[in-house]
Amino acid sequence: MPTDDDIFRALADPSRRRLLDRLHVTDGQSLGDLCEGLAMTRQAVAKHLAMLEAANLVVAVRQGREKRHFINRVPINEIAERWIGKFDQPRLSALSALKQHLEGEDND
Amino acid sequence: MPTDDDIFRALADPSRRRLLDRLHVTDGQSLGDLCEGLAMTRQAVAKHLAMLEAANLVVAVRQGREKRHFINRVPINEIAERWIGKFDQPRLSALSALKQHLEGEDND
DNA sequence: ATGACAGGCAACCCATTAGTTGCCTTTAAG
DNA sequence: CTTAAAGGCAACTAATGGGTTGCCTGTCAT
Repeated sequence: MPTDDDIFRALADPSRRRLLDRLHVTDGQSLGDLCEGLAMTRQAVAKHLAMLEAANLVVAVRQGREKRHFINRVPINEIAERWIGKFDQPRLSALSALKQHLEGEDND
Repeated sequence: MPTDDDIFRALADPSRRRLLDRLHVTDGQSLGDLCEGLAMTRQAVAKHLAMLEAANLVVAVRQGREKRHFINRVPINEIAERWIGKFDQPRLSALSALKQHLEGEDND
Protein backbone atom coordinates (compact mmCIF):
# COMPACT_ATOMS: atom_id res chain seq x y z
CA MET A 1 0.00 0.00 0.00
CA PRO A 2 1.56 3.29 -1.05
CA THR A 3 1.84 6.05 1.50
CA ASP A 4 0.84 9.67 1.08
CA ASP A 5 4.50 10.39 0.68
CA ASP A 6 4.87 8.00 -2.24
CA ILE A 7 2.06 9.76 -4.03
CA PHE A 8 3.22 13.30 -3.33
CA ARG A 9 6.76 12.52 -4.32
CA ALA A 10 5.67 10.71 -7.45
CA LEU A 11 3.67 13.76 -8.44
CA ALA A 12 6.53 16.10 -7.64
CA ASP A 13 8.42 15.43 -10.85
CA PRO A 14 7.31 17.17 -14.05
CA SER A 15 8.34 14.24 -16.25
CA ARG A 16 6.11 11.96 -14.26
CA ARG A 17 3.21 14.38 -14.40
CA ARG A 18 3.77 14.54 -18.12
CA LEU A 19 3.59 10.77 -18.34
CA LEU A 20 0.33 10.83 -16.44
CA ASP A 21 -0.92 13.44 -18.88
CA ARG A 22 -0.07 11.23 -21.81
CA LEU A 23 -1.81 8.30 -20.20
CA HIS A 24 -4.76 10.52 -19.56
CA VAL A 25 -4.95 11.24 -23.26
CA THR A 26 -4.32 7.67 -24.34
CA ASP A 27 -4.62 5.03 -21.69
CA GLY A 28 -2.97 1.64 -21.84
CA GLN A 29 0.21 2.70 -23.62
CA SER A 30 3.33 0.57 -23.61
CA LEU A 31 6.73 1.73 -22.42
CA GLY A 32 7.84 2.23 -25.99
CA ASP A 33 4.77 4.30 -26.75
CA LEU A 34 5.39 6.50 -23.74
CA CYS A 35 9.00 7.07 -24.71
CA GLU A 36 8.17 8.61 -28.06
CA GLY A 37 8.99 12.25 -28.40
CA LEU A 38 10.61 12.47 -24.98
CA ALA A 39 14.18 13.67 -24.57
CA MET A 40 14.95 10.75 -22.28
CA THR A 41 16.21 7.24 -22.57
CA ARG A 42 13.81 4.34 -22.27
CA GLN A 43 15.35 3.42 -18.95
CA ALA A 44 14.67 6.84 -17.51
CA VAL A 45 11.04 6.58 -18.52
CA ALA A 46 10.88 3.07 -17.08
CA LYS A 47 12.12 4.38 -13.76
CA HIS A 48 9.52 7.09 -13.72
CA LEU A 49 6.81 4.58 -14.51
CA ALA A 50 8.10 2.35 -11.75
CA MET A 51 7.66 5.18 -9.29
CA LEU A 52 4.20 5.94 -10.57
CA GLU A 53 3.39 2.27 -10.15
CA ALA A 54 4.82 2.25 -6.64
CA ALA A 55 2.57 5.18 -5.84
CA ASN A 56 -0.29 3.27 -7.44
CA LEU A 57 -0.92 6.17 -9.77
CA VAL A 58 -0.36 3.79 -12.64
CA VAL A 59 -1.25 0.14 -12.94
CA ALA A 60 0.77 -1.90 -15.41
CA VAL A 61 -0.05 -5.21 -17.03
CA ARG A 62 2.35 -7.32 -18.97
CA GLN A 63 0.86 -8.39 -22.26
CA GLY A 64 3.14 -10.61 -24.25
CA ARG A 65 6.36 -8.75 -24.67
CA GLU A 66 4.72 -5.41 -24.07
CA LYS A 67 3.64 -3.76 -20.87
CA ARG A 68 0.49 -1.73 -20.90
CA HIS A 69 0.19 1.15 -18.48
CA PHE A 70 -3.11 2.38 -17.13
CA ILE A 71 -3.72 5.49 -15.13
CA ASN A 72 -5.31 5.04 -11.73
CA ARG A 73 -7.27 7.99 -10.44
CA VAL A 74 -7.88 6.64 -6.98
CA PRO A 75 -4.75 7.90 -5.20
CA ILE A 76 -5.23 11.38 -6.60
CA ASN A 77 -8.76 11.34 -5.30
CA GLU A 78 -7.62 10.27 -1.88
CA ILE A 79 -5.04 13.02 -1.78
CA ALA A 80 -7.66 15.45 -2.91
CA GLU A 81 -10.10 14.40 -0.25
CA ARG A 82 -7.56 14.20 2.54
CA TRP A 83 -5.73 17.36 1.64
CA ILE A 84 -7.77 19.77 -0.36
CA GLY A 85 -10.84 18.91 1.67
CA LYS A 86 -9.00 19.53 4.89
CA PHE A 87 -7.66 22.87 3.85
CA ASP A 88 -10.92 24.01 2.38
CA GLN A 89 -13.11 23.48 5.36
CA PRO A 90 -13.72 27.22 5.81
CA ARG A 91 -14.62 28.03 2.18
CA LEU A 92 -13.35 27.21 -1.24
CA SER A 93 -12.11 30.62 -2.29
CA ALA A 94 -10.19 31.54 0.82
CA LEU A 95 -8.22 33.99 -1.27
CA SER A 96 -10.03 37.10 -0.23
CA ALA A 97 -10.32 35.91 3.33
CA LEU A 98 -6.59 35.58 3.69
CA LYS A 99 -5.94 38.88 2.02
CA GLN A 100 -8.35 40.61 4.35
CA HIS A 101 -6.72 38.92 7.28
CA LEU A 102 -3.29 40.13 6.32
CA GLU A 103 -4.41 43.64 5.46
CA GLY A 104 -6.30 43.72 8.70
CA GLU A 105 -3.06 43.37 10.62
CA ASP A 106 -2.04 46.80 9.50
CA ASN A 107 -4.99 49.00 10.27
CA ASP A 108 -5.74 47.25 13.51
CA MET B 1 4.22 33.83 -9.64
CA PRO B 2 4.90 30.28 -8.54
CA THR B 3 4.65 27.53 -11.12
CA ASP B 4 2.82 24.24 -10.78
CA ASP B 5 6.18 22.69 -10.25
CA ASP B 6 6.98 24.93 -7.29
CA ILE B 7 3.77 23.88 -5.62
CA PHE B 8 4.13 20.16 -6.31
CA ARG B 9 7.71 20.12 -5.14
CA ALA B 10 6.93 22.13 -2.06
CA LEU B 11 4.24 19.61 -1.20
CA ALA B 12 6.54 16.69 -1.90
CA ASP B 13 8.38 16.94 1.39
CA PRO B 14 6.78 15.45 4.50
CA SER B 15 8.31 18.07 6.79
CA ARG B 16 6.74 20.81 4.75
CA ARG B 17 3.37 19.08 4.69
CA ARG B 18 3.69 18.76 8.45
CA LEU B 19 4.33 22.48 8.73
CA LEU B 20 1.25 23.17 6.67
CA ASP B 21 -0.68 20.87 8.97
CA ARG B 22 0.47 22.81 11.99
CA LEU B 23 -0.48 26.07 10.35
CA HIS B 24 -3.81 24.58 9.51
CA VAL B 25 -4.38 23.86 13.18
CA THR B 26 -3.02 27.20 14.37
CA ASP B 27 -2.58 29.85 11.76
CA GLY B 28 -0.24 32.80 12.07
CA GLN B 29 2.53 31.06 14.00
CA SER B 30 6.04 32.44 14.22
CA LEU B 31 9.16 30.57 13.16
CA GLY B 32 9.93 29.80 16.79
CA ASP B 33 6.44 28.41 17.33
CA LEU B 34 6.72 26.18 14.31
CA CYS B 35 10.06 24.81 15.46
CA GLU B 36 8.71 23.47 18.72
CA GLY B 37 8.72 19.71 19.03
CA LEU B 38 10.41 19.18 15.69
CA ALA B 39 13.66 17.24 15.41
CA MET B 40 15.17 19.93 13.24
CA THR B 41 17.14 23.08 13.68
CA ARG B 42 15.47 26.43 13.35
CA GLN B 43 17.36 27.05 10.14
CA ALA B 44 16.02 23.88 8.58
CA VAL B 45 12.48 24.91 9.39
CA ALA B 46 13.18 28.39 8.03
CA LYS B 47 14.30 26.88 4.75
CA HIS B 48 11.16 24.80 4.49
CA LEU B 49 9.04 27.83 5.20
CA ALA B 50 10.94 29.77 2.55
CA MET B 51 10.03 27.10 0.01
CA LEU B 52 6.41 27.12 1.09
CA GLU B 53 6.45 30.87 0.68
CA ALA B 54 8.04 30.60 -2.75
CA ALA B 55 5.23 28.24 -3.71
CA ASN B 56 2.79 30.73 -2.23
CA LEU B 57 1.41 28.03 0.02
CA VAL B 58 2.33 30.21 2.97
CA VAL B 59 2.27 33.97 3.29
CA ALA B 60 4.54 35.48 5.91
CA VAL B 61 4.38 38.86 7.54
CA ARG B 62 7.08 40.38 9.67
CA GLN B 63 5.63 41.71 12.90
CA GLY B 64 8.20 43.36 15.08
CA ARG B 65 10.95 40.82 15.63
CA GLU B 66 8.65 37.94 14.87
CA LYS B 67 7.46 36.61 11.55
CA ARG B 68 3.92 35.33 11.38
CA HIS B 69 3.12 32.60 8.89
CA PHE B 70 -0.28 32.16 7.35
CA ILE B 71 -1.45 29.28 5.24
CA ASN B 72 -2.71 30.10 1.78
CA ARG B 73 -5.23 27.68 0.35
CA VAL B 74 -5.34 29.16 -3.12
CA PRO B 75 -2.50 27.20 -4.77
CA ILE B 76 -3.81 23.92 -3.43
CA ASN B 77 -7.17 24.76 -4.89
CA GLU B 78 -5.67 25.55 -8.25
CA ILE B 79 -3.78 22.29 -8.26
CA ALA B 80 -6.93 20.50 -7.27
CA GLU B 81 -8.96 22.08 -10.02
CA ARG B 82 -6.34 21.68 -12.69
CA TRP B 83 -5.32 18.17 -11.74
CA ILE B 84 -7.96 16.31 -9.87
CA GLY B 85 -10.62 17.85 -12.05
CA LYS B 86 -8.82 16.78 -15.17
CA PHE B 87 -8.38 13.22 -14.06
CA ASP B 88 -11.87 12.91 -12.76
CA GLN B 89 -13.70 13.91 -15.88
CA PRO B 90 -15.14 10.43 -16.38
CA ARG B 91 -16.42 9.93 -12.84
CA LEU B 92 -15.20 10.39 -9.34
CA SER B 93 -14.81 6.77 -8.36
CA ALA B 94 -13.00 5.44 -11.37
CA LEU B 95 -11.78 2.61 -9.20
CA SER B 96 -14.22 0.02 -10.40
CA ALA B 97 -13.92 1.20 -13.96
CA LEU B 98 -10.20 0.58 -13.99
CA LYS B 99 -10.53 -2.77 -12.30
CA GLN B 100 -13.09 -3.89 -14.82
CA HIS B 101 -10.85 -2.69 -17.58
CA LEU B 102 -7.90 -4.71 -16.33
CA GLU B 103 -9.91 -7.80 -15.58
CA GLY B 104 -11.48 -7.50 -18.99
CA GLU B 105 -8.07 -7.98 -20.60
CA ASP B 106 -7.98 -11.55 -19.29
CA ASN B 107 -11.25 -13.04 -20.30
CA ASP B 108 -11.22 -11.38 -23.67
C1' DA C 1 16.36 -22.14 -34.30
C1' DT C 2 17.64 -17.26 -35.14
C1' DG C 3 17.21 -12.64 -35.21
C1' DA C 4 14.76 -8.56 -33.89
C1' DC C 5 11.87 -6.30 -30.68
C1' DA C 6 10.15 -4.95 -25.91
C1' DG C 7 11.49 -4.62 -21.59
C1' DG C 8 14.37 -5.43 -16.94
C1' DC C 9 18.57 -4.98 -14.04
C1' DA C 10 22.66 -2.85 -12.15
C1' DA C 11 26.34 0.22 -11.73
C1' DC C 12 27.65 4.66 -12.22
C1' DC C 13 27.55 10.14 -12.61
C1' DC C 14 26.07 14.67 -11.69
C1' DA C 15 22.90 17.96 -9.65
C1' DT C 16 19.88 18.92 -6.25
C1' DT C 17 18.43 19.19 -1.56
C1' DA C 18 17.61 18.44 3.30
C1' DG C 19 20.10 19.32 7.04
C1' DT C 20 23.90 21.15 9.75
C1' DT C 21 27.13 24.78 12.08
C1' DG C 22 28.71 29.45 12.69
C1' DC C 23 28.04 34.10 12.61
C1' DC C 24 25.53 38.56 11.63
C1' DT C 25 21.26 41.84 11.89
C1' DT C 26 17.22 43.62 13.95
C1' DT C 27 13.99 44.45 17.69
C1' DA C 28 12.23 44.57 22.24
C1' DA C 29 13.12 44.95 27.32
C1' DG C 30 15.73 46.11 31.54
C1' DC D 1 22.96 51.50 26.34
C1' DT D 2 23.29 46.80 26.91
C1' DT D 3 21.50 42.37 26.51
C1' DA D 4 18.60 38.69 25.15
C1' DA D 5 15.28 37.09 21.86
C1' DA D 6 13.78 36.20 16.92
C1' DG D 7 15.46 35.74 12.48
C1' DG D 8 18.51 35.95 8.33
C1' DC D 9 22.68 34.63 5.65
C1' DA D 10 26.29 31.69 3.98
C1' DA D 11 29.22 27.75 3.61
C1' DC D 12 29.53 23.07 4.03
C1' DT D 13 28.11 17.91 4.28
C1' DA D 14 25.56 13.82 3.26
C1' DA D 15 22.00 11.72 0.93
C1' DT D 16 18.75 11.48 -2.58
C1' DG D 17 17.27 11.50 -7.27
C1' DG D 18 17.15 11.99 -12.29
C1' DG D 19 19.59 10.40 -15.86
C1' DT D 20 22.97 7.70 -18.32
C1' DT D 21 25.48 3.41 -20.34
C1' DG D 22 25.99 -1.52 -20.76
C1' DC D 23 24.24 -5.82 -20.65
C1' DC D 24 20.76 -9.56 -19.76
C1' DT D 25 15.93 -11.81 -20.24
C1' DG D 26 11.89 -12.92 -22.46
C1' DT D 27 8.76 -13.02 -26.58
C1' DC D 28 7.22 -12.88 -31.30
C1' DA D 29 8.09 -13.69 -36.37
C1' DT D 30 10.32 -15.99 -40.04
